[in-house]
Amino acid sequence: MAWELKSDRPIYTQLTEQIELMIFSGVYPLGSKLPSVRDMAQEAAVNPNTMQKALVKLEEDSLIITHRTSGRTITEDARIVEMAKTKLAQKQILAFLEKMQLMGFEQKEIISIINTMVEEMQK
Amino acid sequence: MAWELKSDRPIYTQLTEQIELMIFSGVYPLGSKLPSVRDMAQEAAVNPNTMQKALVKLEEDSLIITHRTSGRTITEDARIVEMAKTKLAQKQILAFLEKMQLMGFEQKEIISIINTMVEEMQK
DNA sequence: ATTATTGTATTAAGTGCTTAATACAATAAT
DNA sequence: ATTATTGTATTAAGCACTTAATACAATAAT
Repeated sequence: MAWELKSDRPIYTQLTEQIELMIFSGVYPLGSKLPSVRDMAQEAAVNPNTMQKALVKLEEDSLIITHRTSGRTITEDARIVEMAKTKLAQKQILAFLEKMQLMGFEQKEIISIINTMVEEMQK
Repeated sequence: MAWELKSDRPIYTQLTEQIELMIFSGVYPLGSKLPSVRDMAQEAAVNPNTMQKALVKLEEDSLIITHRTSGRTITEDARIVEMAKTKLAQKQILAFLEKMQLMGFEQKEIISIINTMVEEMQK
């Protein structure tokens, strides 16, 4: 895993987001076991407390389940993951479109730019 | 102006971004005068020091020009604004597409979702 | 000439984030 | 039975961000 941690906002927030993405994309499959807090912290070159803080949010969202002495696992419930994924996607798209509109781009313009960039990414 | 200031990242960063958007969209036209630091700070319900900090970044990017005792103005150079706008747009799009891909969406899927949402926004 | 306004700088205080160093209880592993 | 591993909690320190309260020099406005 390539952790991308910038200093322009809290690290634990970024960790939460990136772990969430790994759950959505199946890097951590349903029901699979997460590494220990200490191991994940070391992997991300971060203090255990910070990683702990990052994981709490995912528990609140029921994406992961904590077993006091045997670690954490990803939820077995596919619906929970799917719903969270859809919710995040819509949030992303909305935020993106709003920002582009604030910049002064027309809607048709936005779509055409995206089409162009997607084509470029496929190369 | 409706300032949207959240507590999940530095306020001065958010101010910089939002003022930049106002320049891009023409809320502050080329060559126009910005309100004083104190006035802008009050408008955004923020400390003058924080607004000051937000403006420094825009000066570094040559989007605004500071006149020591008569305030600040937007650059007269349309190219500077246009280039910054294009640069930000590409950055936004790239970040968006990357995140959607990390979530596991296919490229065709992304385009179709966007088309749907843009149509909805037009209503 | 006087006053008001401009950007800028400084200091002190409070807050949240991050790290480091520990420690504890529960339980899995041996 | 003993040891190792688990999540969790605490304390102290350093740091950046934010606010509040001032202050200053330059110059625009009167």
